[in-house]
Amino acid sequence: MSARPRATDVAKAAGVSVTAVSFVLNGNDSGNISAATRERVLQAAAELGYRPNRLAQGLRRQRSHVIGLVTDAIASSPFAGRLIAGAADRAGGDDYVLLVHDSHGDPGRDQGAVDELLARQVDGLVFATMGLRALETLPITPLPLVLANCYQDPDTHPSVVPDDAGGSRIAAETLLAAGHRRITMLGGPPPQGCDLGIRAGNVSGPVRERAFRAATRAAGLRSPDVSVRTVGWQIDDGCRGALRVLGDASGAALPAAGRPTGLVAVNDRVAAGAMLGAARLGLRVPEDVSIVGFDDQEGLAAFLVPGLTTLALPHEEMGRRAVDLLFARLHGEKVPATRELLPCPLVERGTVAPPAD
Amino acid sequence: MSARPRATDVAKAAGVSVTAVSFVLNGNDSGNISAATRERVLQAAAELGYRPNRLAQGLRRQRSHVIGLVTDAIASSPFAGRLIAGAADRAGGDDYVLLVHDSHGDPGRDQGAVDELLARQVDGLVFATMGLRALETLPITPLPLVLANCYQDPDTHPSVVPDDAGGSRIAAETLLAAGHRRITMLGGPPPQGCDLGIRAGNVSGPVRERAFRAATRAAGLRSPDVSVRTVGWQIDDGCRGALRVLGDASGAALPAAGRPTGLVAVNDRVAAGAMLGAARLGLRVPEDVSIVGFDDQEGLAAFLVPGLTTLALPHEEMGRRAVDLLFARLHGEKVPATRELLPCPLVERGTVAPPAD
DNA sequence: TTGTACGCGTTATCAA
DNA sequence: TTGATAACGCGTACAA
Repeated sequence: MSARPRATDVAKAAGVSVTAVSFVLNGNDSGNISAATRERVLQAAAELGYRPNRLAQGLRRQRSHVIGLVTDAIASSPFAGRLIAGAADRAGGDDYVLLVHDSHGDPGRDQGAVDELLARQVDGLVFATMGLRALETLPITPLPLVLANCYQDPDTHPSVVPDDAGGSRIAAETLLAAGHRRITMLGGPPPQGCDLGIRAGNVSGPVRERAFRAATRAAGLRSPDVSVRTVGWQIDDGCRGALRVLGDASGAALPAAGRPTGLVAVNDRVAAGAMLGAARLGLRVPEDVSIVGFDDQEGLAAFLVPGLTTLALPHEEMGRRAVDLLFARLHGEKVPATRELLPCPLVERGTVAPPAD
Repeated sequence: MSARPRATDVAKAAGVSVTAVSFVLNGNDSGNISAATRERVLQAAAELGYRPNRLAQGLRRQRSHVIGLVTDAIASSPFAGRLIAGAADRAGGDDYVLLVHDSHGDPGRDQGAVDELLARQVDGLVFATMGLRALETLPITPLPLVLANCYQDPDTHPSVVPDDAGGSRIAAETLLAAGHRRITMLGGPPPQGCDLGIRAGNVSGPVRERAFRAATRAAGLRSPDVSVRTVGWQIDDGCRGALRVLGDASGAALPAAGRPTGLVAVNDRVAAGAMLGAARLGLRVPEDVSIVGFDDQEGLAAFLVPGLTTLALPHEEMGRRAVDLLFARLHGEKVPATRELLPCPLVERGTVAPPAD
């Protein structure tokens, strides 16, 4: 009992050579091994509970079956888990496993992390950020590398990022399809600040805004029925924005015909704030005003009342797809260094309804 | 250029034997190696950028310098990242690295995950859940195992869990210290349901409630000045609870002397709901009513307006401490199979102020 | 003080 | 069809 059985032990138990064991267990027994030996090996392995030592296997095969995931801020994002989970899940499907390294947002530590992973003989690397980012620099490595939720401009590696524009278009179209004709977007301000959450929004903000304008214009809507109000990224920004857009200076709601019936928020926090602002004006959601958020932020969107209809950021899918691309490269396929856009699925909850009139 | 240099290459470059290289690099050169050779080795290693192959090292030393982290639900918790980050950070400090495995909440997959990690020769295991849980069963393994955010009753392994009772006491004392004398707790209902988030609350709910009662009683407060209202775990539960506790049947606020001046919520979502309810009654936070939450939920507590004063769940610290305990065991120390309570620090934001009168 | 040789557990080559 | 045996890269007992 006790110590892990080695291939030798299996061979001994089955009364065959280690070569036979290796052949059988690795499926290289095409015409080489007799059915009887095959059976004996399988049985012995099962009885002993034999599992090959992955370290030795990796050493010999020059392939560790480990992929390294280095990220800038596992800790400080409500989204962190999803990307990692997606990557881990996809990796596990191919008998790969994930080695995670957190650089705490310090680019200097990225290189160290990568070096450590190299020493561990990882077969490939995923570099992920927790907010969508355009990267200035990247750690250097001879290994296949895929970027998740970030990219370089111009592109130097394959990368997967959310289709912000597509999501924003869907947000607008959702409202349009429900019959809304007066729609305002509560947008984020232009780039500034250095907090991770803010930076994340900064990249997405202008993209989401442009797509919103395009979608409403394509539907034949024009100013002033459609407009964009720049507010901010936080809950109170959304609240103030809603107050300004839906109410007058005295804090009363505008007459129904004079205010938008639908609101597109640049993220879920702003949407939550807008719901608060609407309530303060005595307006009901979604009866008096419909609201669509963006991000499907965990612990927020689903817990609002009513639940917030929003566009989900495909974090899990990004992790999954990044590993996908990595495997493709590992299998020798040529993967172009391009940005792959992943759709942001609409999560329908309770904040969209047809306009009153 | 190209291929990773091996110890042999360093030896060749320095004009010495591999033994010398190994001795120098592992610090075993006490009196064995001449200062001159020592220098040559170090220089050659630096020039080649030599890093030992961890796979081979692990194979030889029978110690992989990897610790396995298996978790029930990386994906579906806003807290997931923090625990992993803490563990990864602590591990990295000792040149260890983290192998993460997600069982997706399926206990059947736990054993598979552990087996896979065993095959990878991990030196120890951390089993973490994303909501506080009492575990029925645990995967079996001969390796040192530490539990994070969960435990078995009676204890079978060392574990680290949040000090819910202590946190709840601090919540009450914070309000007491600010001068509040009429305090109501908005609590969660008794155990039921099977959603992870709910189950998490279930274990903590009664504990937090008991500690709240004890702390207020110790301060000399009695019913009806102090009471506990069972509402639920979600935002709208908190909203309804606040409406009932602070207002009358007609939806108007109770007179100042007839309502509590301080509210303790069983979690941040309920606290957020309570803030909403208070606003609906025309009550200002914290001027008219102070509120303390629990969890410091990412993406919620910090983004409310005003920011929610709350007790943080020590997720990062749990990850860190779990690895700490694991290292102690790895170093041969005897670690008792007991539950270690980690303090929930108070995060002071803007929802607590002295009562009006 | 330095170098040689062996073992960690696996896979793969090659001769039997 | 099978069975020795060499390698993967490193650490160390032991001989020089």
